[in-house]
Amino acid sequence: MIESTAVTVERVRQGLCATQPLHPRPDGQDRYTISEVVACTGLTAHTLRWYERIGLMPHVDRSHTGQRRFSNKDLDWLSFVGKLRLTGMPVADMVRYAELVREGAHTFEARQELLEQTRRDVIARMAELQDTLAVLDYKIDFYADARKVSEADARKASERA
Amino acid sequence: MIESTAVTVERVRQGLCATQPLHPRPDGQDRYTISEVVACTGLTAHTLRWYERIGLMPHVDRSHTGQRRFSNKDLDWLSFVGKLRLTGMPVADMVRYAELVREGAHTFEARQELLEQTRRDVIARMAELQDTLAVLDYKIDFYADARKVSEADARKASERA
DNA sequence: GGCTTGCTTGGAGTGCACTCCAAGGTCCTA
DNA sequence: TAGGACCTTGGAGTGCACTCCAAGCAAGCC
Repeated sequence: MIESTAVTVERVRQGLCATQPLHPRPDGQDRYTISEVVACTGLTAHTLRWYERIGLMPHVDRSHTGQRRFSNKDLDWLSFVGKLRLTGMPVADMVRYAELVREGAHTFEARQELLEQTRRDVIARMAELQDTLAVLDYKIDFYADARKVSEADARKASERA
Repeated sequence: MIESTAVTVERVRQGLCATQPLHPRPDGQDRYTISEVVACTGLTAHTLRWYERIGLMPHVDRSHTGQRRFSNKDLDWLSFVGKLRLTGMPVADMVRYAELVREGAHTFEARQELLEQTRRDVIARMAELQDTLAVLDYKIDFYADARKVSEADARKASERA
């Protein structure tokens, strides 16, 4: 939590993504270094390189000396991957989806199915959470009541004294 | 998903928990073996022993030969722990809660705070999931439309032929 | 009594998603 | 042209939540 707050502050400081339009550079001049993408996505450089290695990123363009230069398209993809991650989808399934994207338009049906399954999982997870909320509220109320009662007892005792 | 379905089937077959009242035995005769608890909770025996080792279970009663005998109270606790697990709470925090319970009634305030923080986390997580749902639906619609268009094209082409 | 199935323990192993390291090359500013 | 910040790689390490193993008792049935 502390770290993600730090990241948010960092984003605001850099004037990227959080307070500005996501892609401040026009297509063609959109060649972001890895540290710019770190500041903008909140992912670490390690994680960005790891995503590329396991096939979760399409191969990122390189400078003449071999350093990564991310494009607006790459940022869009990372943003979508971030959403998939929030659904709780395993990384292996995200890689599968990335493979389907690479294979072209004839995989539309498979991709749709994968997303629909994910959608069902999200709905189920939300129902689970709703369920836990009822239990949590029940217990919270119990503790709140119990404390009120014990405070009242203490007050009465001090009045009697 | 396949495994959890199998567990559900097992529960129904055993006539425990899923289709019957949670505690089929009256207090005093409630001395369940570990395998009965496995069938009823869906946890593995390994996990039950591990929970006890790390202090997430109060010490469970034993038979004269040292085998575990779980009580209705233990099942209630496991059921609540299951809810906490569904919230996504880390095991270390659940252990902290269990310690507070062991310390007695003067920890009511701390327990309430812990559950309220958990409640806030659950609400935040649900908002995240709701957010991903919008993206998922957008993409699913995109694929559905794209496929409809390509089917229509194919039909027109075959009519022309 | 023999057989199968179940339970015990400490400690080691697994899978996931990162996370870090060492050693070296690159970029930018003064 | 010197210094410091930034980038590269493969491979090893981390933290979490289990998950499994070996070796040995224990319980129930024929």
